[in-house]
Amino acid sequence: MDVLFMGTPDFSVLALEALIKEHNVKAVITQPDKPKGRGKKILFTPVKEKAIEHNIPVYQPKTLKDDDFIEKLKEINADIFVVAAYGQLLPETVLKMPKYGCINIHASLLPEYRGAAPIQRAIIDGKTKTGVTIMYMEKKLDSGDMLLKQEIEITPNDTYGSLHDKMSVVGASLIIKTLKLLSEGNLKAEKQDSSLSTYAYMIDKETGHIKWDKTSDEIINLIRGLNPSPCAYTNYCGETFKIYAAEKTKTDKNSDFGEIISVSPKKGFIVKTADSAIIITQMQAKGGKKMSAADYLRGHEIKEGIILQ
RNA sequence: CGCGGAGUGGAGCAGUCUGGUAGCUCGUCGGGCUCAUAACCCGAAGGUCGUUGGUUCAAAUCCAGCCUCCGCAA
Repeated sequence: MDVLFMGTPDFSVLALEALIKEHNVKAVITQPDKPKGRGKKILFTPVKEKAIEHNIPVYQPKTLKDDDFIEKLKEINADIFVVAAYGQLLPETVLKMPKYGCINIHASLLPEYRGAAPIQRAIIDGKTKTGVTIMYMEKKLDSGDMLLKQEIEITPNDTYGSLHDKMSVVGASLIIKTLKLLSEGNLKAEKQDSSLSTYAYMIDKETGHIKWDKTSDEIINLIRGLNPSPCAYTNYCGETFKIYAAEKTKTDKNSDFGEIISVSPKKGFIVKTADSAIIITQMQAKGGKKMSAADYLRGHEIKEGIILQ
């Protein structure tokens, strides 16, 4: 099929690669380049990098509601638009344009976790199962009819990073399967039961701020769901500690929530939570690199009795 | 030109302001103690102090450039 691909971050790249291999990707749409990171350098989006590598034309409109650009889209004349984490809503004129419609790769089992951060939210909520859904796009966000689904198990060791990578692989294989079935006419769409829908709210800075009056499980899930980025964090004597990993442990002490109840130089430091305690095992302090808490403790002092905030 | 921090034995840090034979905690290796140990005691190895140049009798330390890494902000 003649495909137009729309996507932006790393999550989209494997799908794009698979499509390039199996189909004719006529053009790629991605978000405009913006000054990013330290030093405000202009960086290409991961999808743009991949497209350039394969000599595929790249378009980066500020908005899709521009008449000139819509003309451009018509000229490309693709059979289908495949969208994976593009980052903009598509106007109705665009949704109606291609013969086979606009289909989206979404990182959840819809109708659960519609929205911007389905991978992170599934882990933060302590789910043990999630998946990838391929569906038609409609005007309302992530509410279109579903074509294919594949479940993915969330293991206790999964983090946002590891799950993201698994999803990305599944998404790529699923989109290829979808296109094959669609072109053969062997796929029927299934409506979403909107009464069961949930929304995966965007992750902002405050989401990562650890609230120590939560349970050990809730806190560890938050840490997993935000690792490696943007990371859960807490405050030690005015300094921010990013927390990358922690394990459940037990305590008899009746300390305040967030109090450092003991420091074990070999493993890390133990912090009181609502129901018990957790031991911080991987962290990053201001200006430093990510390291094990044991490494950190070799060169820094952590005082027992301090309350993390 | 967005703001800022950092590069010192295998790991994490101190020392830099006030130049003068490189230190701490841990790890590693050897030995000892012990029923035993991740515990304790004794000893050892291991560093051109990111890089280039400058100042100086003398530079980890002062000055200039470069490389790399990281935090914030976007």
